[in-house]
Amino acid sequence: MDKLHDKESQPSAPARGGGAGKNGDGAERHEAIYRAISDAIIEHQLLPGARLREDALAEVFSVSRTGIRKILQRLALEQLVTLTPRRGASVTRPTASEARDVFAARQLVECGLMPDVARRITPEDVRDLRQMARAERDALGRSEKSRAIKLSAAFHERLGELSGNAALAGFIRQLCSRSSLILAVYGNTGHLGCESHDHDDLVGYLERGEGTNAKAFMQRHLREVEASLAVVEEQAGAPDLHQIFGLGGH
Amino acid sequence: MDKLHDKESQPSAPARGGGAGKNGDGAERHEAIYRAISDAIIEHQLLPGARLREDALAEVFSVSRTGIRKILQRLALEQLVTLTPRRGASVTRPTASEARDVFAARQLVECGLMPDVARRITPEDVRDLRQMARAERDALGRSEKSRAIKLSAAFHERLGELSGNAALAGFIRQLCSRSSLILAVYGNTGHLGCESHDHDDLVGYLERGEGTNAKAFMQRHLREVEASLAVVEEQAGAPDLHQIFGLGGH
DNA sequence: AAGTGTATTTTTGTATACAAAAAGGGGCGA
DNA sequence: TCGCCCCTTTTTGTATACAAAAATACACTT
Repeated sequence: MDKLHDKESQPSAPARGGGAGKNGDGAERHEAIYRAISDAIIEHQLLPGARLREDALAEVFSVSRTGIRKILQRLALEQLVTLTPRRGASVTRPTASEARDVFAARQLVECGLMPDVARRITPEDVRDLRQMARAERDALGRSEKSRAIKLSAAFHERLGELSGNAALAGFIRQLCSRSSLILAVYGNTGHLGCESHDHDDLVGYLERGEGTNAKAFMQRHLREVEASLAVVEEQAGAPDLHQIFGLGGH
Repeated sequence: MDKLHDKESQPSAPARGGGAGKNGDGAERHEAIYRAISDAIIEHQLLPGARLREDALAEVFSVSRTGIRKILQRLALEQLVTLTPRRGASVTRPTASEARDVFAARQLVECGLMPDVARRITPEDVRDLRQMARAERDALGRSEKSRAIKLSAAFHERLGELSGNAALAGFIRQLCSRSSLILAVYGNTGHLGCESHDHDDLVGYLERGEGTNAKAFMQRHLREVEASLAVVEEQAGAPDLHQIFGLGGH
């Protein structure tokens, strides 16, 4: 999937004067903008419900609305943003049933993949995973919640890639992104995403090729993460009336 | 070409609220166009490799290229069409490894869902499924291959919906669409998609709430479908050199 | 006659302009 | 003073215009 590295060594640095005009040809630029917005959402810099006005984004990234719309549409298909017909784009606020579905899907897919991962994993993969788990633990130790959440998602996504199945890896990637959103809405401040040494322990099982154990562990792990959420049907916590009566009356 | 004839058939009643398009407002119109193209691909009216030029589609559907591009982008994200940077859109030609991945994913997800479906299914659902299975068998009997393929995909998609998990249902929908493409490339003319009475038998298991049996049956069913394919790494049939040396580096 | 380089034509990529709809604000009337 | 309606402003939806790149055709050279 990393075809974007083909032209990384672009010899001619476009010496475009104006500070606004950035370099990089269109496709890569769009990809970068997509990732910037996506990351901001996953890291909870943009919270669910936040409005994403096309003009504002176009100005921030110095492109026209056309490109922004394309990116917004892609994010909408990945369920990270919600596109309301004449109302524009906003960061998706997952419903309780969506949260249930996402975690049920992760239970099925991520657990089902553990045996494959245990069979295919290489020592380098183990090293990478260990490093990711450590970075995540460090972030948690420093109470960098956003960073920890992102790293946790990245860990699970990496596991998906290690399955060797691109279709499933893509699906897992999407599920992990949505999980970040779910955490933003239903997350308990006291109980962060994937806590403790779960990820380290999981790598241990995988390293020893114990697929069945890894699967069971992942099952428990995901169950714990979901149980730590305060998933209530109605958001009684901080219901801003604008959302309910202004926009939500659809 | 005469571009001025875009709206020749437009009754043009700008009386009030000026309907944006002909019938149905913009969003529904786009949805209809999306479905038309999507169906054409799934039914093998548009074969893998077929070019989808924006201008041509825009003229056919009497909309501007803007809307077509949006639809094409969505189809690309669903992997039904491939968007090559300065080359435009074409119906995706699945590779052998993609075919493997898609069927492995279906094995995991569709089979894993059978217990849930068996638990949740209602008599009306059973009736619907039976009817779909019958329509498919009829189409097969009349050698309407395209129609049978589409109905088979619809059957599996319906099963996904019956799981009650929207996230998984969407994923299955995508996998089934891609399976149609795979069938178009690697399908054996003699051995059509889901043959015999498999679907009927499956409904029987589900109706009786035998989730485990349904799961095992689905496993065998998907294995048979995949086994009926002639998945070879290289397409020996019509290897156009443009594909191999021009684009096909991957 | 074959191959290569160039010009034309087609086709995509991007920005901008224009129109419709919704949100917000202010004025008018009761 | 409060409530309702209209007008302005903001924001999205769509089409079109223009530019860049690729495909194609053609001519010229060897």
